[in-house]
Amino acid sequence: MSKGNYLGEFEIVVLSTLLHLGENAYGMTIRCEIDEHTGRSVSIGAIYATLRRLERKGLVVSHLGEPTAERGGRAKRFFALEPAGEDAVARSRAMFARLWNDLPEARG
Amino acid sequence: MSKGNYLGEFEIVVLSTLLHLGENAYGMTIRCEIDEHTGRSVSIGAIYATLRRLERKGLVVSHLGEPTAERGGRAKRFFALEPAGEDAVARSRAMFARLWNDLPEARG
DNA sequence: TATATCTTTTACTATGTACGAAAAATGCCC
DNA sequence: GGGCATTTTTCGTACATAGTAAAAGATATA
Repeated sequence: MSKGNYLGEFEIVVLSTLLHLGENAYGMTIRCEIDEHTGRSVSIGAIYATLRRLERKGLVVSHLGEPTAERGGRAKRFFALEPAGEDAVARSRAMFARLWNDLPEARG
Repeated sequence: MSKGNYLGEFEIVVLSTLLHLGENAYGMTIRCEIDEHTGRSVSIGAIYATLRRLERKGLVVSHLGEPTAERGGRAKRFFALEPAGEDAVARSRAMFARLWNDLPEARG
């Protein structure tokens, strides 16, 4: 873990999205949820690159699902938060809360 | 402004800190305020690099102060938010609010 | 077999984060 | 006035994150 391990901005977004999705969180649904929730449409490669990084850090785990013989398509890789991942989001969230709580409302 | 111009995590921290400091915001006080406010101690070089980037983006302006003949030391460079900078913070803040508002409290 | 569909993986580039040391500018003291 | 301590900024470099476009894997159906 070395010294200053803070999450990047998009890492926070992805982790928070995993919190929302719970069960079937995989590349496509994550991407979709981010788009709907934040209006941010990002390429699928960016999602996977970030997920892989988060997994290397131990904040997320993934497993390949059964090759669902539905309509064609490759087996999905599902992602879930590790406890360390939940902690990391909570820390970032708390930090921004400290930074923002005593400022006037954002008009977003 | 191109397409997806989102602030990096530390950029948000720095801009928010400028909001707190108002008047005499320069390298050292910014660094100090970040440390006190978030418990994050970062090198002075990181602060300046980020400030310079934010200035290139037009989110911040700076001017050299009078070489305050107080105790020795170089003229300070003061930083202040541009309207675009305030907007950028507000947008980031609103985005995280949307992501976090319907999640259970963080225990930070 | 070919083709369409849904998904992941790869390769590459651009941008952001971070540190340590060097440089500038000033005041103080011998 | 020559050095030294002090306060601040700038520079050079290394590494981490963010992002895209295109290729590849795996299955179903014509």
